[in-house]
Order: sequence, then C-alpha cells, then structure tokens
Amino acid sequence: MGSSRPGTQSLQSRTYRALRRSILDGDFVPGRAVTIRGIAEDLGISPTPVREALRRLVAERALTLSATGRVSVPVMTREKLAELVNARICLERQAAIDAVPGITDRVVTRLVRLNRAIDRAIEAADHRRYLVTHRDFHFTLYRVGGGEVFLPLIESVWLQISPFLRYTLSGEHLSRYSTSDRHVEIIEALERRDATALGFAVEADIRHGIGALIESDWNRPDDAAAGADTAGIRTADRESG
Amino acid sequence: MGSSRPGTQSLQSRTYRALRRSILDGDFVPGRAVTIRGIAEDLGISPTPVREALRRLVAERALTLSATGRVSVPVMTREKLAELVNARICLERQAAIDAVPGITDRVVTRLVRLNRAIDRAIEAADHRRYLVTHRDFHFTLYRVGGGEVFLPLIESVWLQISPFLRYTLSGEHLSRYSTSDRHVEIIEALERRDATALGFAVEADIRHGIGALIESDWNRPDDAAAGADTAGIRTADRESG
DNA sequence: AGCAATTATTTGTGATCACAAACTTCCATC
DNA sequence: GATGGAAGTTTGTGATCACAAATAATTGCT
Repeated sequence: MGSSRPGTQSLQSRTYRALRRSILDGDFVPGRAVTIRGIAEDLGISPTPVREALRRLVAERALTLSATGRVSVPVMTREKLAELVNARICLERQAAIDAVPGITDRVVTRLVRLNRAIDRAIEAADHRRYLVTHRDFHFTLYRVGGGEVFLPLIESVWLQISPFLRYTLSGEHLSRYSTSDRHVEIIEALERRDATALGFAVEADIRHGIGALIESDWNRPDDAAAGADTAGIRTADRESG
Repeated sequence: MGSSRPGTQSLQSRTYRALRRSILDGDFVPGRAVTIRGIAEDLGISPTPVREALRRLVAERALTLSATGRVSVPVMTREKLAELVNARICLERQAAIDAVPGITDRVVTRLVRLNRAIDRAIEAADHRRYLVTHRDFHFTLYRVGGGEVFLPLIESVWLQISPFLRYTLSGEHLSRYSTSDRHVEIIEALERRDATALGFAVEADIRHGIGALIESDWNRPDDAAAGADTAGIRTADRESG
C-alpha cells in the first residue's frame, strides 16, 4: 500500500530489522539516546517509519522510553541481569526440551558446524562474528520445536541483554568464558535425544556464560569502540559524542 | 511536545492502554479485523496515535499483522495454546518463586480478599469481573518479586490468551473450571513461605485452568456477544458486521 | 441464477507540517 | 569560577495529505 513496489517490505519493517540487528550485534551503547530524526536522516527516510520501528523495539524491551518520550539504550543493573538470566533459563530450557522430538541428524550436524564457527570466532577474537554465530547456534536449536510463542519471548530477552554484552564480552572475557564446552554438552544430549540432560546443559550454558557475569565487576572498559556504528546507524549525539 | 498539557499522557499511550484492557477483558473477538481509521474515529483522534498503539500491541503479540498490513485478533490453535500454557508455567512459576522473599502478611491478606472476589464473580456468573479479579490475583503475586523483566513477558502471554478465553470461559466453563481451589493452595504455600510448594501450586493452577482446555472441544458457542464492545472500542466491521 | 471482470471504496503507508515540551548553549550575575 | 536564568535549538507528538494496494460492491456476460 505504501509507495514501494509489491515485492518490497515496508520501510518501517526494514528499519526495524536494521535497528534490531544493530542492537543484537552490539552496536548500541547502553545509556546513549536514540533520536527519531537522527536515524531517519541516516536512512534517508521520513521520521514516520523510524518512529514506528523504535516504538516496536521499545515494546520488545530492546530500548527504553523515558518519561519525556526520549528513546535510549537501557542501562544494565545487576538485578535486571539476574532476572534476565533467570528468564533465559526458564524459556530456553523449555524451548530446547520442546525441540527434542523434532531433532534430526541434519540439525545436529548444523549445530556442530556452528559450534566450530564459534570456536574460530573466539580464536580470531572477532567479537561480532562470535555474537552472530553464538546467536545462530541457540536459535537454530530453539527454532526446531519452536512455535510462534517461545521464540519471540526469547528474542525479547536476548535483545535486552545484547547491548550489555558489549562491555563484557570484549577481549579477555571472550576467551575466558568460552561457551563451546557447554555447547558440546548440548550437542551430546541432542544426539542421545535426552531431553532432561539437554535441559541441564542449556541451563549450565547460560549460567556459566552470562550468568557468571552477574558477580564480576563490569566497569565499562572504555568507550573507544563506541563511535563504531558499523551498520551505518547513528545514535543521538552526532559524531563528537 | 504533544498538544496536551503536561500532566496528561500521550494519546498513543492512552489508546494503547484502552485497547489493551479491552483485549484482556475479552472484548476482542478472534479473527475479527481491526482498522486504524475505525478506532481513530471512535476515539475522535487522528489515525497516527492509533497506528502506533496497534503496532505496539502487535509487537507484544496481542494482535497479529497480516501480510497485507491488516491488523486482526489472532485465532487460537491447539498447538499455540499448548505453547502458551507452557510459557505461562515457565514464567509464572519462576515469578512466583522470586516473589517469596518479598511476601508480607499484607500481600497474603490482599490475595485472600481477591480470591473471595473471584468466587463472588463466579457465583454471579459475571464473566468480566471474573477476568479482572483473576488477573489481579495473579499479577498481585508476580509484582512482589517482579522486576521489569518477567512482568512484561507474562503480560505478553496473557494478552495472547485473553481473546481466546471469550469462547471458553463463558457459562458452564466458568463454574466447572473454578480455579479458586488452586488459588487456596497458592495462598497456603505463601503463608508457609514455601517456594517449592508455591511453584507446584502455580503450575497446577495453570494446568488445571486453561491447560485443561487444550483437549476440550472449543467450537465457538455463538457470536451473539460479538457486537458488545463495552469499552466503546469498535472493530472493523461497522455495526452490521 | 452463477461467475468473472470492472469500478468504487476502504485502508495502510509514508511524507510533511505545526506546536509545545525538553534539552543545549550562552551570558550575566554573584 | 560557579551558578542562575534566558534565548535558541532540537525533538517527540499528533494532524493532514497523497498514493497505491487490497477489499468490497457492482456490473456485464454466459
């Protein structure tokens, strides 16, 4: 109905997707403001579809809306992180268990391949590639039994955690909290089609991954990488920061 | 920023809240289309804030967006209901357990009072009042330990279930699947501050409440009450249907 | 009457505009 | 030099408009 040709999706949808991926990939810095007009300018479109995309992300709790209507990347607190870890464990254990009946060898093979890709990303200290492959690993599993209920809930939780990972998963953390061992446990449980073991493996993966970060001190390392908005999406403060 | 005075919330927010409550109270009929202009006319406002409110509800999975951009009330399937019940159990058991440390006698007293109100609503066969008090009972509990993570997730699941309840919780079902017994179990577990027992009680409540409806045959009774949009919010088909 | 094609209406999308609140900058004052 | 207020700018909100796609209604044909 818009002004675009039939095959193309709506501008709002494409904007949403772009912003969402930027968040998941860690391009958004917690605490920073995001303006409608700023993004609209960057994308060369009118504020209208940007506003809707932002509101959608706010609804999914990926961004927060201040009392004055200002949209910003939420700041993480210990309490919130603890809750998010609990939510991940709840939802993802169940999603993994629900996936068991639909598991095929083809899926397992793909998970093994993804796990190797994760290892390579860690070796290369490629922060972004790690996030992408790691996310792909988990959602490939959840999508198997996944209906239209659990996946959106899980995605919402991931969106809330993602901006925080920027501060923790850089450099040393990346190699120290390597999750690939736990992933091996997950794969082994899947090969045996052992739902119970899978549940524990998923819980252990989450708890030893980001769960361990609740207690650790996460004073922001530096805002050096802050200006790197790789996806071409700019945040509120222009250039200078 | 808007045209309203300081104290007032945005039109979009008020519209969202009105629609949301209409959904939770069972005023929205599954399968029916909802149009931006229709609601805007009813509320006497421009389409802009209505569009945003609808998109927000779509983001929260309370409404669905068809490929053509049409917003409608989602139709329930057995698979989806099973998933929703699983999600409710996951999330609400954890939310209840997290509430235990913060439980005070005052909260318990309020839950007892709410449970009596539920019973009265069932006696009076007051469908709407039952939904309101029942919802109040659960969220009063979850809000205690509740942070900003679990509550929105739980609310999203409730929003997805609510339109479906219209078809099942009317008349006979209302008295048959009385949940107040299970609620007593919840209250007793709370009085003992027994988190484990509470978890089981919550799970039992959900499973014996809407969970039991998965297997039962829910052919829509009739669309007699369809036109009754009590909150003054109209759906797409105007008057005649 | 039944069905297909055409016209008419409805509806979502995105752009633009006006307005007021909020934020920033700047300057005067203590 | 720090603090307070005033002017200027930015920003969100909501209304209106134009356009095209989708749906509904109507007509024409068999």
